[in-house]
Amino acid sequence: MLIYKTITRLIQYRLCLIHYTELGIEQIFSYTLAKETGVSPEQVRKDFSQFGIRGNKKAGYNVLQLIEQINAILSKNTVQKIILVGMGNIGKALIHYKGFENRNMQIVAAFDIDPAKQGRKYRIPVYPLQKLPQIVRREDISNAIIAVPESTAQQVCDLLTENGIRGILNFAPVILKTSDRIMIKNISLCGELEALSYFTQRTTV
Amino acid sequence: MLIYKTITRLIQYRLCLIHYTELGIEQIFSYTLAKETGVSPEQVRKDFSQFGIRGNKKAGYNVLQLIEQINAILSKNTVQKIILVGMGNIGKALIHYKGFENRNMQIVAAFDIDPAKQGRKYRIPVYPLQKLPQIVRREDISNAIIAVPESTAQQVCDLLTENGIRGILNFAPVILKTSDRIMIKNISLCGELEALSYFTQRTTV
DNA sequence: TATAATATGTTACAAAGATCACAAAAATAA
DNA sequence: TTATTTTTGTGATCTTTGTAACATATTATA
Ligand SMILES: NC(=O)c1ccc[n+]([C@@H]2O[C@H](COP(=O)([O-])OP(=O)(O)OC[C@H]3O[C@@H](n4cnc5c(N)ncnc54)[C@H](O)[C@@H]3O)[C@@H](O)[C@H]2O)c1
Ligand SMILES: NC(=O)c1ccc[n+]([C@@H]2O[C@H](COP(=O)([O-])OP(=O)(O)OC[C@H]3O[C@@H](n4cnc5c(N)ncnc54)[C@H](O)[C@@H]3O)[C@@H](O)[C@H]2O)c1
Repeated sequence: MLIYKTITRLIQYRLCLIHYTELGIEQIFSYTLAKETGVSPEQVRKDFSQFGIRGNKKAGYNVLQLIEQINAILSKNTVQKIILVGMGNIGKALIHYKGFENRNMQIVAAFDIDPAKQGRKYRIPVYPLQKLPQIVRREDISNAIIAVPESTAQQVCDLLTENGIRGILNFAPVILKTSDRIMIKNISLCGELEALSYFTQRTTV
Repeated sequence: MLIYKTITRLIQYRLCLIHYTELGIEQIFSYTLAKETGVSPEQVRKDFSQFGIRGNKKAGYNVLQLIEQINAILSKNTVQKIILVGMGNIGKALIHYKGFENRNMQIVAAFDIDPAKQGRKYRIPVYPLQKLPQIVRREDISNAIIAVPESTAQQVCDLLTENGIRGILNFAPVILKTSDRIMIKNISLCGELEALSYFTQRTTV
C-alpha cells in the first residue's frame, strides 16, 4: 500500500494536535510535531506537502486549521462505524474502551455464536451471526474487527467479505485468505512480544 | 531496526510449522510456507538463508528440524518471562489469554496502582508498583507490557527502564520518550482502525 | 532599506526491503 | 547413463521509504 505509512503518521499528528488544542497551543512548527511523534521534521513537512497542506515560513502551522485539513483527508467529519465479531477477552476489552469516541469511531454492534454472550448486557448490543448481513447493510458498515479463536477466524472473514466488509482488523494469529481488494491488518500481540524478546535477548550478549 | 521484519517473519513461519507437526506433515517447500504466511517463496528462502538454514534441493525443508533451527535463532528453548503493568480492560484480556504458553512466553506478574485490582484474584498475581523493582530483579525480566492510561504511561515507562526493562509493548496512544537502547513497540488499535477506514472509504469513491 | 535569522518545501541521495531471474543441485524418468 | 523436472540459493534489480541539503520565503531588526 503506497501511502499507508503516511496515513498512519497523519493519524498520529492529528492526535498530537488535538492535545495541543487542549493545552491552548495555537501555532506549531514541523520540529515540534516531529519530536512529539518520533519522526523527523522533514518527514512531517513532506507528509503535509504530499496532501497539499502548506505552512507559513517562519510561522509554522496553525493547529486548528491543520486539524481541519487532516480531518478532510481522513474523512473525519462523520463518525466511522465498526462492527466486532467475537465477545471474548479481547472483544470485551474493546467494547469497554472509551477512547474510540475522541477519534470519531464507534463500535455499533458486536456478534458472537455463544448465546450466553448475546443480548444487551454490554454497552453495545451483541447479536447472533445470522443478524450480521442485515446490520452491515442497514448501518452501511465497511470495517470489522475479528476477535474470535484462530479456528473460526477464516470462516468469519469469509462471512464478512461476502457481506461487503472491506477492511478487517484481525486479532487471530492466522493469515486470512481473501480477495486483494479487502484490506486486512493483523494485530499479532504474541508475535510482537516474541520479536521484542529476540532483540532484548541479543543486547545482553 | 535492520532485521526486525525478518524476525517477525521467522516467528510467523514457526507458528505455521507447529501447525504442520500437529497435522503430521514432515517435509515442506518454501512455497508451501510462503502461501500460508502470505509472503513470496523467495522471501522465505532468503530469510532462512540469512540465518544459515539450508534446505534440500527438490526435497525442501524438514519441519521438525526447521522448528529446532528457528527456536535456536529466537532463543525459544527457555520460557520468556514478561510483566504487565495496568490491569484494566486490556490487561485483563491479556492475563486470561491461553495462547502465550504455546509460544514459550509467560506473563509472570502484573502491577496496578488500584488496590482493588491487587492480590491473587486472577490467574497471575497483581502487585502494587512498589514491588516492581524487586520482582524484575528476582525474576530477571527484560520485557514488559504497558496497559495503563495515556496519562501515566510515560511515568510507568520511566519506572520500567530505570529497573532494567529493555523491551516494552505499549498500548497507550502516546510516543514514549526514552533511551534508544530501549526497544518500544506501540500497539495502536485506534490508529490501525483509522487507517483501515481511510482506505476502505477511498475505494468507494 | 538592507541584513540576519528562522522555517518551510522540494530536489537529490541513500538505505532497506522485496522481487526477479537464473544457475546449481538433487531426484526421477527414459 | 543422460535428459528432464523440480526446488533451492543468491546476485541483480526495482520499489519504497526515509534522510540530507539547500534554495526560498517571511519576519524581525538595525
Ligand atoms: N486475549 C488476548 O490477550 C489475545 C492475545 C493475542 C491474540 N489473541 C487472539 O485474539 C482472538 C480472540 O482472543 P480472546 O482471548 O478474546 O478469545 P476468547 O476465546 O476469549 O473469545 C472468543 C469469542 O469468540 C466467540 N466465537 C467463537 N467462534 C465464533 C464465530 N464463528 N463467530 C462469532 N463468535 C465466535 C466465542 O464465543 C468467544 O466469545 C483469538 O484468536 C486469540 O488467539 C488474543
Ligand atoms: N481497551 C481498549 O480496547 C483499548 C484500545 C486502544 C487503546 N487502549 C489503550 O490501552 C491502555 C489501557 O486501556 P484499558 O482500556 O485497559 O484502560 P483501563 O482504564 O481499563 O485500565 C487502566 C489500568 O491501569 C491502572 N493504572 C493507572 N495508572 C497506573 C500506574 N501509574 N501504574 C499502574 N497501573 C496504573 C488502573 O488502575 C487501571 O486498572 C490505555 O492507554 C488505552 O488508551 C485500550
